[in-house]
Amino acid sequence: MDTSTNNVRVRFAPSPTGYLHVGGLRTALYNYLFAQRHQGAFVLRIEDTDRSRYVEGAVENLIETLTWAGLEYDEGPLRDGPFGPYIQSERLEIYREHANNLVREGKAYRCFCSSDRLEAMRKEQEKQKLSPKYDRLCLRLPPQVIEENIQKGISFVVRMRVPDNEIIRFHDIIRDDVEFLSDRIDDQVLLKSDGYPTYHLANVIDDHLMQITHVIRGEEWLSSTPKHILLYRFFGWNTPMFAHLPLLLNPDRSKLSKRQGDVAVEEYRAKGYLKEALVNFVALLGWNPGDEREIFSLEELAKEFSLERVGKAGAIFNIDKLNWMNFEHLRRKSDQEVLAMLKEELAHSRFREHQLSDEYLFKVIAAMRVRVSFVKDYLEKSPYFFEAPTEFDHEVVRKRWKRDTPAHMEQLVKMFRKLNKPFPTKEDFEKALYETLGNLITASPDGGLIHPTRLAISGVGVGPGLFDMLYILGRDESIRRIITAIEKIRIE
RNA sequence: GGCGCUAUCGUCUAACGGUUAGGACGGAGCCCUCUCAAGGCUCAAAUACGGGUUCGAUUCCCGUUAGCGCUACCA
Repeated sequence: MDTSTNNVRVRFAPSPTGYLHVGGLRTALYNYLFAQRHQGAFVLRIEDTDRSRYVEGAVENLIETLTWAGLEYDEGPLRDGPFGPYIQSERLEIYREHANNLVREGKAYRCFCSSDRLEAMRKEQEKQKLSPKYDRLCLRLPPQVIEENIQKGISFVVRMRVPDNEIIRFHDIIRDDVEFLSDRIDDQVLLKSDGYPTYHLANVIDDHLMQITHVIRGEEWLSSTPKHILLYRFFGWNTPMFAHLPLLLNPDRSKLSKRQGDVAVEEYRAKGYLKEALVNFVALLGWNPGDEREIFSLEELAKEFSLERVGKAGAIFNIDKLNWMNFEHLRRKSDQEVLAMLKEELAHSRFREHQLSDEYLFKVIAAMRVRVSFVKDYLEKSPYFFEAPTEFDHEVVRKRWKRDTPAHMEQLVKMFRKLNKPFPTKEDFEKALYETLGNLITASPDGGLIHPTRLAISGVGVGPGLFDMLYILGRDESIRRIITAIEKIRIE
């Protein structure tokens, strides 16, 4: 076993099924982090050996999403390295040749069995409560028959010949020593009848040829690892180190899947999750730094990450915590960064026609920062910064808009009109309001004016401090809105 | 069914034989306060079960249970 940790080379080897699964994102991330940490290479390899699952544009999308997440690969499609091509469908000759070598050496054999026979055999085995396993009918075929079959053009697969009665052991970085009895291992198909390799053959050959030192992949591969170990031995190659990651789970603890929420990274991206948050969140699903820090940038993760601190148990994808993380990462963004995102969001919203200066938007950002988890929350939670309210929350009207409120609002407007700047300070508004309040005999001391004013200018009862809102909207707009409110709000 | 993996608050997790079992999200409450947030403080909440080993087990071993994975010419 190769235990060298120098020249670390790892790979992320997804099959292009159309989108990047969040579990895949985590696998890719751990590989990336491990490579970064050891100044090694991170290879992207496309495992497209199942022609029936071909999806148009999937590879491009995968690369795009990986890049979005910040996981740049050192070698792979569109970034050739010394071990390409990195797309398995372009390496068919390599697999065929290796499979033939195995056949020649008696470590694999051709199997002409029809899928009908295989199916019947499995059914029978199931009936007898045996574990389904190829019965090796074709292993005993005389050479002449094999020749004849080939001549006749009968299609065949190549199966590996698993040795009898042997214990296959291997070390896993995360799970320590694991062992399997070879008798339980099926004579796995290595080369399909269409000439394509199966995953097992292709991944072993490629990992060797691409000089992969550490195979970091999902736990679903643990059971087939003994087959891979055997193949390395058949070829006379050293095995890489293995690390099988715990699975990501649905809330019901089954393997994370569609139907129970979003699994595509693209979906989260579309919903407005920050890549920083998503990456940080999945990093912590199975790994922790050993202390109580939780918020990490990709760079910080790369500095801290180690496979030794990866746990063994599956983890449920908890959306609440992801949302919180998005909030934490969003508030760490600079005003400039938020501004850019907010403008982008506005450009695709119903407010797109409005001309809003950067200066104005900076004020909105300052006021809303601690109240938003997503950039789109700026529009959803405070639309009144982008458009005057057209409706007034009934519940708030009922609670805050009393019989004498319109009269009070008139007084307030009068006072605001005396403000000599179009954009008075927060303090100016505050003074004006309290002066108005002082002139009113019936006003209650707290919020007698504040709440109805908030309702008048925003349409709702929640939001930043009233004087911040007035300051942002400015004198004239505030006055306009209050007058409109006086006209439109009817006591129910 | 067989084989394998796993098992600490609802969730993510810390503890690498000795802790009042810690933190975070979520929940509850209090403080702050013009509302909503944010922030501060507090509370509720876990070692699946049964055996060992040991002076002492969350921790090591065995079993049970449960969950998950694999069991394809899919990856």
